[in-house]
Amino acid sequence: MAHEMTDLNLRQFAGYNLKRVYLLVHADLMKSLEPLGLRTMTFSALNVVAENPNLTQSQLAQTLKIERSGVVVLVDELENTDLISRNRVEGDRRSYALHTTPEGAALLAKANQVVHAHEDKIFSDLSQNERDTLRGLLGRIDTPKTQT
Amino acid sequence: MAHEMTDLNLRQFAGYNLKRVYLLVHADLMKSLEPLGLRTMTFSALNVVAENPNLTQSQLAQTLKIERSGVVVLVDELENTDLISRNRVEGDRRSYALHTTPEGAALLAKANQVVHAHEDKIFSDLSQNERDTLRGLLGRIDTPKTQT
DNA sequence: TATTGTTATACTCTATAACTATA
DNA sequence: TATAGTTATAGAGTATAACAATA
Repeated sequence: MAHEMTDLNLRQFAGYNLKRVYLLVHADLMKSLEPLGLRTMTFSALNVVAENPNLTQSQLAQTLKIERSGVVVLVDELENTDLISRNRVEGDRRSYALHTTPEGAALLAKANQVVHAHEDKIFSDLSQNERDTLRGLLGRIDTPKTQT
Repeated sequence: MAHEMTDLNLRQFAGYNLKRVYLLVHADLMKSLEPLGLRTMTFSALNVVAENPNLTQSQLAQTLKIERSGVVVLVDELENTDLISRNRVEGDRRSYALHTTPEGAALLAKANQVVHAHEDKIFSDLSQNERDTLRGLLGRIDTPKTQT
């Protein structure tokens, strides 16, 4: 076997490290959620619906920063597994009010625990303090600018 | 317009912030590299080839953590634009020794500047110190375990 | 038998655009 | 005219598996 090759020049870029870690985290998160029948995006969607009862699909799209067409698939999946439901809105028959079912809320509680355990594992090389720092720094970069 | 919806529960997870920031960074990086005729992965590949002259495609795959079949496409693209070249290796006619052309080295120098400017912009809400902290924390999570 | 590079294929994720029904 | 949801489609990006040449 030849020498180990290096990526030192790329390592100076935060973005390169960011991508490597993201892929690592995403792969492990996927495996962690799989036993619950969730994917990373259905987990996120379920989370946002639980936090914002009766939001519409368009609002969910905006919050998750994805297109409305993508939300349809997520909501379909969550509705087919009885985790959330689409409810008609009085006054506007175009949109749905989404909310979690009792099963959805119960599964979400479990999923949140699973994801916490996943992060404990994947970030185990960092102290709790460092993890908070990381989360804080990342949160400041992706600041949702308030729309007018 | 209705109230702003929240993703506060997801925000407690480092992974969620990580993904949001990664998508943000990646989209801007792509736009930044486009005028140079590079994609994020060809930029990375060019970088690693320049840093490790005469490495093989398999070694490049290992360094970038992608499959060998994916490297073929990247190297094809870089070779077709005369940025790197595949050279036969004496002693093993299965593999190629990759190295940058003068044009490749020149373009890489320009690209590195572009990417620095891109990061200055995208991470402008962080101080230089905080950016270093971020990069350091990320680097510690994705630690390439030394293979036996 | 194992490895390098290659090809063909498929899969996931997501965006775009066109459509419908409502407003 | 504009908006919510939907559908169909296409494009990245990447992985898997099978193959030829070479070791």
